[in-house]
Amino acid sequence: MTSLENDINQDFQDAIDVIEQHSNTSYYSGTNKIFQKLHSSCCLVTHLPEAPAPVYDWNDSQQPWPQVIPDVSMSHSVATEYPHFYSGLPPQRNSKGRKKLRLYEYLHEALNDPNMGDSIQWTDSGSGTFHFISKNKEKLAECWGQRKGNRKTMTYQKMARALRNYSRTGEIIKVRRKLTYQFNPDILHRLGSAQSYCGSAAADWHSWYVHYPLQEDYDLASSFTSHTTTKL
DNA sequence: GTCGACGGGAGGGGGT
DNA sequence: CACCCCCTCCCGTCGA
Repeated sequence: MTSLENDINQDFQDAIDVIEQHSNTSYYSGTNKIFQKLHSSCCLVTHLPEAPAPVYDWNDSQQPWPQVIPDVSMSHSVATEYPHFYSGLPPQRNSKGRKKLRLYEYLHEALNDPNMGDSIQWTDSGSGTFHFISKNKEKLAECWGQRKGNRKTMTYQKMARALRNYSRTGEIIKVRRKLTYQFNPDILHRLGSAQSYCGSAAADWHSWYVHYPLQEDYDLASSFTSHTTTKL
């Protein structure tokens, strides 16, 4: 155990202590679970949620902590230029046996982190529409790559490719506007039910599934285009 | 013509 | 160990 790891564990323990103090909901019970979450999500808590706590579905997709930051050691440029993306806390690694952080989860974290507003912003939080800031989109992508522990530098080009793959599953669809995407209301609801937009997101359920009743057999990307734009 | 954004498709790595 | 999922990566196309 290195001194760095000791520091990590101390940070985790401190966080757990605070969590327990604030905890009045069931899924905060059990420090082991919290510890696992903190480890497995490869994230560190920047600030602890105040009640009411987000209603994350831990059993399902094992979402990372709602308020988290990229945690791995960053390239000099990113860490220097975007210190608010990272706290002073040391990097973490995924422990085995945990699901990996998914891109849309990371993006949702970023969207709800005011410090990352210079990279990604809600276009319409009610409908789950968001857009990247052209100037800093590459930095966000680099953060994503670092978060995943990629050896090669992640670029917006590649991150956007992964985003476009979500069009097939319907988790995120491409809005026919540059740098703009939209969460599936279902995903949005699960990710951010404690956020202010949750009500309107839930309200969008109907319209979404009216548009996309059979995701498996439906070309979401093209259908969205046809429904939301007058001309391709 | 240039550059950024987008899409196809193959491959890799981790989880089950 | 095999299979599957989720990206990752490269490259070609499109549009401003």
